[in-house]
Amino acid sequence: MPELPEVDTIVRDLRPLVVGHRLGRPTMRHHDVLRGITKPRFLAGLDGARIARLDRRAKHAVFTLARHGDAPRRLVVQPGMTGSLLVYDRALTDDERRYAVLRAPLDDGRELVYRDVRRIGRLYLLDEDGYARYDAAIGPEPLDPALDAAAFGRILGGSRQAVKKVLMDQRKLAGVGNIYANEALFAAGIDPSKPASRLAPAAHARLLDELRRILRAAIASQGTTFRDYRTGTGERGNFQLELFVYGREGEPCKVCGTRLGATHDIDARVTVFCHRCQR
DNA sequence: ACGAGGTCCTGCGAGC
DNA sequence: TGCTCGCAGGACCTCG
Repeated sequence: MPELPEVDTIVRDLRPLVVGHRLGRPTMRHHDVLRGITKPRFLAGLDGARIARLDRRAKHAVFTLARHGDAPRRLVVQPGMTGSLLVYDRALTDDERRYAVLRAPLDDGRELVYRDVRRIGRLYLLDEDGYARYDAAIGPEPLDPALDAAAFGRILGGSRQAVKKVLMDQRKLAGVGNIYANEALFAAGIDPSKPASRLAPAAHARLLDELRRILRAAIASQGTTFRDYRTGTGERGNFQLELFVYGREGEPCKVCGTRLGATHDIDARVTVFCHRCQR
């Protein structure tokens, strides 16, 4: 389930493979992943465009597309839960074709594919105004040094919602999903259900430090693979081996041995936590 | 303005 | 064995 570290890995892997290349005539098997644009307009917008840049914003991959005579456009890929971006230098197998939502040939015979089994993912093609609005609607990047403890504290202090829900709110903070919210709160020793505004400033600082440490470690491990997530080169991530709480409900806490608890009470997502370590 | 809850999708695993 | 059912989840939408 791609969050910030997973999308960062995908973008880093793919960048040297696609930037500078031109897209040929793309095809789509499922256009229910599109929002705000019809399939013909979407496909026409990609056809013949050169990939000028590939970046990450929050949990999304952003292709900057340039075409002679056109203003630049952005292809925003939100992988959702089961989406992945891959480059093939061979024919696709039947299984690969079945789940390939978007296929775009590259100018050297390779193929850029957006694969998504459950199609919770979304694709957007935005002009510069649309991209500016999209970008403005998303909160600051947690790894941006400009986000200091005071600014992070203001984000948390402004909400009475459970601190875990605030961490995962993309309008307030970019890129953190269920896995890393669970892990950061455990590492910082904070009860996930505690209202964000009731945390002390020291807890804000600790949470930001732990969140950053975990996101960096997950990036270094190429992300967390439970089932579907693959890097830009089709490999599994390795951070699932380093998780302390996510996916470990009922197992002993790696720090104190207490049986880990779980709840669905926060944002209808699984929250796994240690009663003893997180207060 | 903010928060709660429903919706989209399909594969998989639990349970009968 | 074969079926049904519920769950997983990010972002968006509606309603209060």
